Formats: sequence, structure tokens, C-alpha cells
Amino acid sequence: MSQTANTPGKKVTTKQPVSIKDVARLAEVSIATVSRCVNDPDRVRASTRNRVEAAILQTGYSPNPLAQSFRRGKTKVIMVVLPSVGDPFFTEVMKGLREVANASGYSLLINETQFNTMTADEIGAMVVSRQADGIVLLASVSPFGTAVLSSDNNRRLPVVVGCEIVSLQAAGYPSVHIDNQAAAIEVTDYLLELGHRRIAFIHGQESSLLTKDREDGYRLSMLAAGLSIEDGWVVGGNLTITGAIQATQKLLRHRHRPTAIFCANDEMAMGCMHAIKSAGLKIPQDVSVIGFDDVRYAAIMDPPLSSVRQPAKDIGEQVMLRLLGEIETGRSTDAEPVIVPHELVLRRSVAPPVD
Amino acid sequence: MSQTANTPGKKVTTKQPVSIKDVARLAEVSIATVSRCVNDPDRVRASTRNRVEAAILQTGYSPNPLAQSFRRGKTKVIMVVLPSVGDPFFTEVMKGLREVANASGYSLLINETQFNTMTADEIGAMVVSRQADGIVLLASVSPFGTAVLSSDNNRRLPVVVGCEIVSLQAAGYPSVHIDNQAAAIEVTDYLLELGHRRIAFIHGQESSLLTKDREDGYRLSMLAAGLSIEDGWVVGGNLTITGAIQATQKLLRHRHRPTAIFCANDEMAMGCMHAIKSAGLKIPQDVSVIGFDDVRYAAIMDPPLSSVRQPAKDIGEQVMLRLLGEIETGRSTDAEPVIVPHELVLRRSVAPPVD
DNA sequence: GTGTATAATGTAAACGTTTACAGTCATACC
DNA sequence: GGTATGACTGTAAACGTTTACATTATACAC
Repeated sequence: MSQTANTPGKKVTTKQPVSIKDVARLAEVSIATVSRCVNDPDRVRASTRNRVEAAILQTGYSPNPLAQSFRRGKTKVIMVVLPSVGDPFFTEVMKGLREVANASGYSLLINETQFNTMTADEIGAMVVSRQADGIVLLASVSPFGTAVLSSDNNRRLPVVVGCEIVSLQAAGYPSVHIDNQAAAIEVTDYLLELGHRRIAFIHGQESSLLTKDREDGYRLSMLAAGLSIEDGWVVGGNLTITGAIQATQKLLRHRHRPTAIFCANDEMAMGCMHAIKSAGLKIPQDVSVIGFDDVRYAAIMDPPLSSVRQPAKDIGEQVMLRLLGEIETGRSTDAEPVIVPHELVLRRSVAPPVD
Repeated sequence: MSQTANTPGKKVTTKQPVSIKDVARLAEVSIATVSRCVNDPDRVRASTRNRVEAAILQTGYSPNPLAQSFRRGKTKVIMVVLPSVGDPFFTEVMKGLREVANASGYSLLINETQFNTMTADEIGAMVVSRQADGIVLLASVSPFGTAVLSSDNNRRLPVVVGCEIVSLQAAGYPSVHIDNQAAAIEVTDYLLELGHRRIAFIHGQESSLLTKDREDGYRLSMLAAGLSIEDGWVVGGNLTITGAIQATQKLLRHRHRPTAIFCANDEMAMGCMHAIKSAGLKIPQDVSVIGFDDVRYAAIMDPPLSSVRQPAKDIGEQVMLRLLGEIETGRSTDAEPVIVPHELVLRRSVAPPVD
């Protein structure tokens, strides 16, 4: 039916959308009454309400959200800042975020930092303006960004941090995360128990603080066991498959080749496994591999990948609940971090060392 | 510094943000001049411009985007509707979408349908309102949604369809996609050439049209080869790993067990591979597997997964370019679909059948 | 110096809501 | 029948911009 309107090059139809005025005129009431009908129906008499509702139906009126946002000073939008939407772990967190947000009528505006600190500054800029009613931070932002976030220059936006980013917690933001360090200690302890002595660690990025606690846990556990970490046993995998492949190749060439590799996330563990098998080595007989996050692919790797399960969706839900609470009450919540439980999921990618 | 403002339960600081009026007062000009300084600096004399800019700096003014959106009737937001942000293929498409959008100052509002047709209706609702300046559709929407989209009830929003959704193209929307059917024919022809005769197909969902063309291609190729498709050789995998595992288990129990399984996307192919190996069968010796999309995990599967590469990021870029073109010019672009090239990527998950 | 063209700036309306306040009207009570 | 009360509705201001139009200042030619 609208095919003609769709002819290439033709002006798009731009019939004026109906406004509250049109409804008011048709129902023969003031615009205030229409507004009340929409927002607080109990405050208008049934008979007039019916008239107005009929007019709304007839005109097909729906309030202009732009005008509402403007007038109310609320956007009903939450900004989510994360390193990469591609990571299955963050995908899962976002599922929780989204469900809770949608249930309260909020939309999600997603901002990938793509491991790029430049864009973190842009986040700061967005924060100053009132593009969103609140922010979920799943990524570390540049110092400047942090400064802007915590400045009192403007209306201070509600922010909740998901996962663990130390610098932001220090800035007093509430957060929800597992105890990354404790989990990493468990992982390393477990490998040590199996008899591994040469354990390597593939971390994320130098600049990113995302996997810092996990690295600390690894180091602490090794230290506690009286083992020294050789030069070249801790390498960066850039949080990507290709980065992890290169990192693993380095590890396999090491003069003291590790018997176990602990990857700071599953994405890298998947690359790591591939590199090991491509080098003609067997998992776990030659090298054990363990990841972090327990993404949905971990269980179907060959062999199935051991990992640390985070309650990703829960984290998302709780983060959003705290954030919305802060937004709706106008009060900042307790900044005490919420620690959610993790779980070591043991699968067949790990075994005692053979030598 | 703002630690006190952050004490739990305490009112959040809400210092009034500076408006254009504050700047005007300080610079001793009218608000119109300030506005011009910001939007069209050449139209104000250098001396006054300097005064205004100093005032802007001093006050820390930045225009209220809500007011701008309201006044201009533009949100600088593009809505993206897709089945699941978790799928690595869509992730890649979104990378292209995002890059182009950001370059022009647009943000992305993401809407997952989660294979849920209910939410598709909500999309319709969002469309009628002016939440976004345009829409990218990567998912099929319910009939009602389509109706709303194409209705002339209100200002018709620019829409571009990514990937292939027949019903929407029929509605006259421009689209960018590969030739899914031709690609699926190539895949099936290739398997036939290798000598396979018992070829199964795992499709997406009954309701979703996303993989319909691929299924058609498979059927056409089989038909052309004079082969009949036995009952139970075409099963639904729900586009998920677990769905594909169940589907594969069904296939493996079939009285005429397929020697090759063609999965409508890589996510399902990964689940399929896992199910085959779990059943104690070898890939490709016992069963060949081929996927679709060539996501980043395909190459690191064991064995590496053959697939059909789509230029996912390109698709995203082109979709967004068309959409922004339509938005900025106010004219709908040529509705003729843009077909981008695909490529059969052969890896070790496929071999001739042994029997 | 006058006149004219043009540049620079100011005035004020408009965008579509929400909402404080004022007004109207019906009801109930005396 | 007057009055108080409360329910309902209307009036108009406000939110922070942008922009058409009006006004004033400047530059330039004679």
C-alpha cells in the first residue's frame, strides 16, 4: 500500500505526527486533561476519560518521547560501556542488564571501548551531557574519564560498576563482581595440587585493569607455594583469540615450557588450545589449559575447557537493579561492593603433568 | 573529592547544569548569538565569538542534547533490531554498523528480539514514536510489526534491512546481504561432488525467516541432483548450541544416518560437531560438517570448520551508509537489494564419505 | 555626509510535554 | 438557599534549544 511512497528518490512521506493538541481538540478538553489521562488516569472523571481515550484511539496519538524526555529531564536510557560486545561473557552480562532495564522501561545504549582509551574520553563527554539517566561500566576508562565521572561539575550521574575495576571502586562507585583474585588463587592452587610447577599465565592487556586481579591471584598462589615465575611465563593475549595464539606460541617455545596455562578469559583459552594442538601437542597430556568466565563455548571445546564460572546474568541483573534503584530514588546506594559467588568448573582440559 | 557526595543514602548533588542563558548573560550577548557560536561560528563576528567562547569555557557549558533532540526532532540514535547480540556473526555486523554510525555522530540503540515475536511488536511501537532517526533490521519482525513499519500513519522512518529477510524486502525496504540461496547451493553441490548422498540440514527456527533461503538452496541442490530428502534429515536447531546438539543426536539416530550435516549457521555447527564427537564418531571420517557465517571460532574448531564467509563488517557498514544517506537526504534510497559476495571457506571438517 | 548593501545581533516564537495554580462545578451539609 | 468541601478541569508557564524575522551596526561607494 505504501509502495508508492517508497519509490526510489521520492520524498519520504512526512505527515505531521499527531500531538496532544490534536487529541485535546477532538475530545474538546484542554491539553492538560489529555496529559492527565495518559499519566494519571484516576485524576480525571470517567466520562471525560472515555472521550479522551476515544480521541487518542481515533488519532493514533502517542506521546512524543523526545518532548517527554526534554520536559522530564529523563531519557529512560542507560548507557553501557564495555570493551567488546563480541565477548560471550559480556553478552551474558548484558542479557541480565537488558532484562531488568526493559522491565522498567529503560533502553540500553551500548558503547564499546574496543580496548581504545580514546573512546573512553568520549564517554566522559557523554556523561557530562544528559544522554543517559545512568551508566553501567564494564570496562576501565581512562583517567580523564574517571575524573569527569567523579567531578561535581555537573549533575552527578548514577554509575554502577560491573565486574571488577579497582580504580573505579576506589572512586567510590558501587560494584557487583566475583572475587577475581580468590578465584585465580583457587585455579592456581588446583593446578599446583595436581603437581604442576611450571604454570604460565596469559593476561589481557597491559593497559586494561580488567584481568589485573586474576593475575595477582596467580602470582600470590605461586608465591605462597614457594615457586618463582620465570621470565616469559606471563604474557599478554590482548583478550583475543589471535592474541592468545601468539602468546601461546611464545610460551611453547620457552626453554622451560609450562605444563599448564592459565588464561585470564575463555576467549583466550580457546585460542590457546588451538595453538597447542596446532603445535602437535596434546591437551591435557602435554599441556593443561584453564580459562575464566565459563562462556557457553567452554563446554563444547575439544577437550572441554575447565574454567571459572561467573554468574554473568546475575551480575548484570544486580548491577541494573542497583543502578535503577539509585536513579529512581535519587540517592546513591551503598558503595560497598557486592561479591557474587564463582565456581571452579573442572573439565577434561586439565590433568596432572606427565614428566 | 566527591566522596562526601557519595555517602550511602545521601542526596546526590544536583547542581543545576549551565544553560545557554548563563553563557549569554556572562558574555553579554543574546542566547541566539550563543547558539550561532556553537552551531555556525562563521556567522558571528570574531570579537564576540571570542567573548562567547570564553564564557562557554568558564561556565563549562555544553548544549543539552535532550533539548536539541526535542527542538530539532532528531535523536542521533539508530535502532538496531537483531535476534541476539550474542551471535559472533551479528557482533561483526554491528562492528561495521557502529563504526559508520559513530563517524557521523550517531549512537546505536540495540534491541534483541531473542527469537521472541512479542518484542517485535514493541519494535513497531518504538517505530511509531520518534525514539530513533532510523532502524536497522537484522531480524524478522512479526506481521504486526511489519504492518506498523510500512503504515503511513505517521512519519515513515528510514529502515534498512541487513542480511536477508524476504518478507521485509517484499515490503520494499532496501537491504544488503549475500545471496544466501546461491551460497547454500554451492555448499550442497560441493558435498555432492565429494560423493555425499545422505546430506542433512539443520535450520534455525520454524518461525524465523533468517535461514529460510539457505534451506531452500539446500533443497534445490538436492532436487537438482535427483536426490530425495528423507524424513528427519531436516531438523531445527533453534540457532543455539544446545538446540543443535539435540538436533544432531536425532540425526545420528536416523536409520539412514547422514554422512554430511549442513548447519544454517556456525553456532549450530559448533554444537553439531560436539554432539558428533561425543557420540564417539570422527569428523570428517564418519560425518562431515559445514557451517555458515565463518565466525571467528570456525577456524579454531577441532577440526577447523568449513563455512561460508559473509563479509559481515562490510554488510554492517553498507547498511549504515544507506540508512544514514536516507536520513540525511530525507529521501528513500533505491530499494534494489545490494548483494555482497560470499566465499566458501574449506577446512578440514569436510571429506568424502567413506562407505 | 548621505545612501545603500551587507554583516551582526537581538527578539520572540516555536517545538510537545508536564504541572503549579486558579477556576468551575457539583455535592453535602447546615 | 447559602456555604464549605472536594473533585474535576482549564490556564499558562516552564523546560533549553533553534531560527525566522526585525533591528541595528558596519563598510563602502559616491
